[in-house]
Amino acid sequence: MARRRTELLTDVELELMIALWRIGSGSVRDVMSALDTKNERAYTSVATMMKILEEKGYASSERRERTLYYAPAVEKSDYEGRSLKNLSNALFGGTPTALVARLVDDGELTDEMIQEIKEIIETRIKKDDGS
Amino acid sequence: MARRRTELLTDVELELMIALWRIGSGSVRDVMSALDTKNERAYTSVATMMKILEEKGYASSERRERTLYYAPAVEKSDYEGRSLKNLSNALFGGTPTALVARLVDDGELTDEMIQEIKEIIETRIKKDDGS
DNA sequence: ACCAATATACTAAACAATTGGTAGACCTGA
DNA sequence: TCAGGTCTACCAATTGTTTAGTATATTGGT
Repeated sequence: MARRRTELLTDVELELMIALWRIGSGSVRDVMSALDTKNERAYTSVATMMKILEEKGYASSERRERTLYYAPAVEKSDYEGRSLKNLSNALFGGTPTALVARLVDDGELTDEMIQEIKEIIETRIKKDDGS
Repeated sequence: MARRRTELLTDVELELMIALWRIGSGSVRDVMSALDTKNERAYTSVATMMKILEEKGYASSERRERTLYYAPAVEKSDYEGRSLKNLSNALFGGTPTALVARLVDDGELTDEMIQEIKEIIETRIKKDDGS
């Protein structure tokens, strides 16, 4: 048979959604213009993908004078969370702690990044204390 | 046209690799037995996928008395790093800090997990001081 | 009225992913 | 030797993904 549709976005779908999140909302042509110069695509390709994204529930459309205007139906932060959870489940046994450990062990992070992360954590802990 | 094969693993490929990482190495039947009860597959399906994984460079095989024994050609930790970098680039503008921020903001983490992450960070900072 | 520009709908083509069957080789026990 | 089991290699069917062309409608300008 074949694979089932994943609830997560494919690479190209994600590119289009990122463009849509960036501009907030817009026509097919607007989304097309908002793409990276790296990933230019034909107008009709973008139109097809936007329709699919709507079918998948990631975008909504509204017609105004002949033109369809698309808007995200899912918040970017929401999708970020879904992606992280998916990765955490698939690869880190569902423990986000292991995920962070891998990130920190990977040698890709500068000292500034580590400091920044530390502050993020501490801020979060303080917020908990306060409430 | 179509998309090119992704360098990252698909869902099913990942399941098989996780089984293979778990057992270290083994025959097709061994990998098959190591799968979650959730994801049982026909022997021939596993055999096909193992061959593909070898083509992709994720596994190597060695023949001993008629049977192919597969072993990972990529460390799990290495793949974890690749996945994280991919996600960070695709969705978080290449800044892992934003990734951690989303994780922490997501309300999915218990206080214990937050504490644990804090310790991971602090350990890493101490190690830097020492060297 | 006609032409050019633009927008959407429909559709095809090419390739990836997934599943598992079939055939043939080979070994082992009766 | 023959039946049964196991193993690999090859292959087919199905569905998802990606790209983009073609058809058609509509609008605005001249």
